[in-house]
Amino acid sequence: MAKRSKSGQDRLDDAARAGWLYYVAHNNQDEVAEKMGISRQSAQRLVSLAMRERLIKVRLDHPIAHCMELAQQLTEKYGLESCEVTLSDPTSDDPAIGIAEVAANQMERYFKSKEPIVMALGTGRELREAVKQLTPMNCPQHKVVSLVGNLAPDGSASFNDVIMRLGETIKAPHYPMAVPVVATSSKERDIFCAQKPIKSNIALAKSADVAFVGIGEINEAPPMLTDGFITQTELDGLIAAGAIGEVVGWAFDNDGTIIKGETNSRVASVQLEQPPSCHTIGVARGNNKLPAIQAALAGRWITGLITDESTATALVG
Amino acid sequence: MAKRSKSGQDRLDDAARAGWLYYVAHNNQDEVAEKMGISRQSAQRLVSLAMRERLIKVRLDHPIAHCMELAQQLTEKYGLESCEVTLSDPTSDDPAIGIAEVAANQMERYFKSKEPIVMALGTGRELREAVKQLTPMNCPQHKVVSLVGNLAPDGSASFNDVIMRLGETIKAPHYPMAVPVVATSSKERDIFCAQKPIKSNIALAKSADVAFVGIGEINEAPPMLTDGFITQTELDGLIAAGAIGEVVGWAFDNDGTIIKGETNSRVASVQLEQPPSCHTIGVARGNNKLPAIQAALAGRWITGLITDESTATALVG
DNA sequence: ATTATTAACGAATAATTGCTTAGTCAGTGA
DNA sequence: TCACTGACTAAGCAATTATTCGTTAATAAT
Repeated sequence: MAKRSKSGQDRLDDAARAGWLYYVAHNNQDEVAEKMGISRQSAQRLVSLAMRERLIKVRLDHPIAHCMELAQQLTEKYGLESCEVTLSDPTSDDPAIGIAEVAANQMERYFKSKEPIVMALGTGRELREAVKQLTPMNCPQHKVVSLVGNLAPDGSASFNDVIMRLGETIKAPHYPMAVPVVATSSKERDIFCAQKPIKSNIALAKSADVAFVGIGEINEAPPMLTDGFITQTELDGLIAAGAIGEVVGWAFDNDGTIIKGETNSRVASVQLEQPPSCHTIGVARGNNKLPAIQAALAGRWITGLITDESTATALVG
Repeated sequence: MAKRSKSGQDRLDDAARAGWLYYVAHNNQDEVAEKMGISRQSAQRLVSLAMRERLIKVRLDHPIAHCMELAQQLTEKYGLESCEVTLSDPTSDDPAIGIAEVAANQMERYFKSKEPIVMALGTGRELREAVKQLTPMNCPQHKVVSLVGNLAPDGSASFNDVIMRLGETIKAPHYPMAVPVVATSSKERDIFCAQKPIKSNIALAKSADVAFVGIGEINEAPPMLTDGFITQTELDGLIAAGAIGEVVGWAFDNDGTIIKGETNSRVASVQLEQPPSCHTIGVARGNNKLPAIQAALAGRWITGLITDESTATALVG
């Protein structure tokens, strides 16, 4: 082409032509160049210009597309490191449907690593379901450690067996914490945590590479209460103090600020850090958990989120 | 990922995710693979699956897009080697607007070739305009030759000066034909064409690598008549014989079949071949030329077309 | 008129993508 | 049980695409 200078419009026209030939007609850049009588580099520049100038619109015709967009918006809005949004199944009331599979997938991904990693686990039915989904594998190089006690209020150890099951499923050393979730007093908690094995468990948990945690709602009838973690009196106190949700037993208010006193002064779980010292992935969905999830995000207690489409939609709004 | 076998739906979901990450979020395949926890090969397969399954829709937001589609449809419908459709300018009546620039561009493309080429030129205001648009350049390696005579009915040589101007613009040897467009008799035509220089001109034209030709309409008041190429009587005869259009003086009917007798027995232009022996690009637009263009395409007198959006729209319909 | 600045280009080079091969592993059915 | 199937990964080559760099032409600013 002669060196007659072209207007920007002409250049955009050319870009549009090149973009059409490339993206719509599936020519490669050599063919585009040949058909337009320009060098391949010029064709490449035009093609990339067409993309830069948003002449080319790409869209994905699949329900997943909406989930991906929601995930991206959540990632940006809350500065997350990772976010995955699954399709909501409106025909099911299962609170773990969908997100458990995703959480299991992400766990397996970590376990497939050659490098030994330490994975910490919190509470929640979703996590329990996720662990159930896991494919058995052989990962003696990894360690899985609980962030919360496994002693039920009655003293039995059957309570939080998720760590045991996980460890057995992937044949990795596992470290449950032989303490109650909430001690009867601050002093008792300190005594528990001062024990050698518990101390080393806590140290291991604090060195974790990744953590998966459930997010619990605190309202009239939370799982915390029905599972017997806390008493009705304790719940009333938390609600009075503004508690809206909890992660590994630590209750926080609407802003994500940890509640002072109440059960928080007796929680035996590993103390969370803000921001978390390791990638901490929250796994939760559902309208009843919405305020709790929002607060956990606002308080930056989690750096990743696995949720479903309807919950994500509410969160970005 | 575990070896739990996945349903086709799940696989499409994955393909959609991969496609979204790749095409919408502009990750490369390594990043897609990392984010989905799969190998790059799997990511590649999913991305290409998403494209194959038409999950990814690409569209071009630019007026040109429509022109490109029209060009493709014309290419397929008439088996063309090349086709270019420009935007119609509804505010202008200039019959050469747009297509002259495109024709000039395509000519320049040929001239930029290192290899010596022979370009043949037909008649038409569009071609004249195109040549005017050409940027001067230095191409002594090429040759430009006329397909039609340059003698006006009054014997002056000023008539078809397009070849002269072209040759001068690009500094290439040029070969006008010193004969009238239509001889007064078949015998006169034969005498003209038997002349040494004319014979070699014709031979040169027949060896051309590419030809640009106008397409003339034959109706009540064609340029052929107003320019004095033919008389009213001759025109009446052509119309009576079913002539609808012409290329380099050769009149044809609706099907593109060359008219027997009439002026065709006296045309001094280089005889066209069917299909053309070289890439022959028709340059024409406008409603009044529509039947002529259609006939030229039907008769396969041209292997390429340069036209505008509204003409192309009518041609594909 | 002459000199900076900008824009565009081709050539070379780097990065990415497409594709093939070989090997592994789990589920399947004889 | 055992070959068979299918899907995967790793490796690596070939093809394609993106970027960088030095040059040149056009444009703007002295």
